[in-house]
Amino acid sequence: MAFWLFKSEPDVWGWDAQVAKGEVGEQWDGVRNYQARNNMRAMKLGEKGFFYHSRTGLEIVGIVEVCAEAHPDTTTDDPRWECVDVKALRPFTKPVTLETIKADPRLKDMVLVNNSRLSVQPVRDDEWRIICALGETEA
DNA sequence: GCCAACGTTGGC
DNA sequence: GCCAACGTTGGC
Repeated sequence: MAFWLFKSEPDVWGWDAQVAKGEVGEQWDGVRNYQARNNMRAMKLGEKGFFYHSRTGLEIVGIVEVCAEAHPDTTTDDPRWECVDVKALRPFTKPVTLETIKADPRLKDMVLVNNSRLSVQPVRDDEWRIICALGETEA
């Protein structure tokens, strides 16, 4: 059971938009980066990921669950690009800011800190537990 | 809004 | 196959 992190600019696609899609969820489209795509290809049904607001917000606001494994991205005809579907699972009681993550030595290896440009990234089990605790939600 | 870091493209 | 040019991302 792997854990992930999805980044989105809230002005384009934010947590509220994700929640509005309910149980059906929505495809995580628009990814045009091989590393990010490969991460999505590796995702299994039911795996969980953090939902992070980039650019404005700079914080993890909730948890999403993969509700469909990788399939072609319908927003392009280019067969290279695939994406998964995710649905909102629960919000954090307290959003966890990038500042908090950077300040925590236990989280210094996070991709979020070291490769800020990767929009879909893996999260280690220990990182997952620490951030869930900081966000005051169950892991 | 700026710009550094990074990924991709395309000419050679 | 190299690498300069270009475009995009995202923190600040």
